[in-house]
Amino acid sequence: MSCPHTRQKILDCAEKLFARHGFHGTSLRRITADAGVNLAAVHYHFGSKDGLVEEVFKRRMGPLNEERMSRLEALRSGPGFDAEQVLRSFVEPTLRFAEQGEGNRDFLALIGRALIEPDEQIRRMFFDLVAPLFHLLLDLVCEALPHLSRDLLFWRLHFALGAMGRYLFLAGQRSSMNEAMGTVIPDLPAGDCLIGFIVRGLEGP
Amino acid sequence: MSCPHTRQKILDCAEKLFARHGFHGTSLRRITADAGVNLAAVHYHFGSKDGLVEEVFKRRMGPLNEERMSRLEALRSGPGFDAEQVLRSFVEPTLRFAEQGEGNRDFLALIGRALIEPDEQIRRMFFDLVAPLFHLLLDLVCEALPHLSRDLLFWRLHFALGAMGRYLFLAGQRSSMNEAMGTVIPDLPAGDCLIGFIVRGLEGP
DNA sequence: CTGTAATTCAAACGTTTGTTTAAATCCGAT
DNA sequence: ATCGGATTTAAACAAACGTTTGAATTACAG
Repeated sequence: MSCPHTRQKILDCAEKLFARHGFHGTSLRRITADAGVNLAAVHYHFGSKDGLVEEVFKRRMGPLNEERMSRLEALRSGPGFDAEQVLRSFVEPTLRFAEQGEGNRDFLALIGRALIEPDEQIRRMFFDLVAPLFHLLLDLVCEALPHLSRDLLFWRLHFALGAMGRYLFLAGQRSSMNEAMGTVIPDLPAGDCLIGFIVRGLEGP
Repeated sequence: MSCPHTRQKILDCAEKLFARHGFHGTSLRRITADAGVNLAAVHYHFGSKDGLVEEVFKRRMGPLNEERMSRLEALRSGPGFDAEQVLRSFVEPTLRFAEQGEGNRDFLALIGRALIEPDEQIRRMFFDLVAPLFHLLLDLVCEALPHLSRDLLFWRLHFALGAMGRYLFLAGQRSSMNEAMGTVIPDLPAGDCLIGFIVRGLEGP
């Protein structure tokens, strides 16, 4: 552990390539070549490709989830809250995270990917990582909108996740997409645009 | 072309497996084994794996897009319309499509996948297939909500796509997910729930 | 029945994949 | 300086992949 240089370079390159080309679409040889390290270094430091994937997730998901969790907990301990405050506590740290560096942005595009990951093991690992957060989120939304059933809010919350996932994905792919496709993705809207969309959808009869 | 039996069985199995495990995650050997046909039949009938993917899409996307298109065109030719009518013309055929058989449901989960497909060739092929529809959709939404800028509506429309994609994906994976994960996905909400979410989000200041 | 094209089949092709091995190298403590 | 654990390296591994081949089989028109 004296020289974290190799470890970190592998994680950085893997994160970027996973975000751009998916997990199955990225080979260890490509990762280690980009990182300028030996192929076997992956297995030495992470045990396997799945271990690398897991570490890529945990590295940034840890701090991000902690912040979202603490904001949600603070809300619950507070005097009262509405649905918008709940959603802001979840979405805002995510979007602010995206603005703090290219690495983070790649990582968020990665989350958008993980939401519908085909590989069962990877999806399971991701779900275990976010399940507590999602349950807390659903609980608070139910508390903020007590006149709506939990099943209904379950679905609306997933619609919200889908909308945010689309935002994260397009934001991550924007530069590479604009030059490849004819379609031009306009500038990113402020986070308020996304939050407004979600809140309006979540409330309502 | 006298015996479409093989062709169709390959398409059916490929559709189901692509929906469940993604494109890279599904091998031709698995497809042909499930279909009970020879491995080489894929290349005989479709030329390549990419050719098969393309045909799986076109088979159902053709009729579905035609219906959505004609409903949108009819709306444009009519006396007047609001945003909800525009979105209904797009979403309703999609959801009704999902209720007409397991094959269709698999296909819709597949669309949810294609929206963030890593492979550039496949994503390009899919985008070319839906680009005209998306542009028409955006035009009509702009016309229905003239007080909102096109860029803003571009993003809100993508949020809507993300929400619908999440619905399609979860609907397709529901049975296999409930038994695998601890999380239980409740019964599907009526399409009105999704449409309501989207419309509320799309309108607004 | 015969001959021709369409279709299926088993087998192998060359690549690429994740993974493993064992030797070589580096680095800090004695 | 030297030892020992940590790290890196080149090379090879078996397995799986998409693809190709050429012969075998089927289906159908003359």
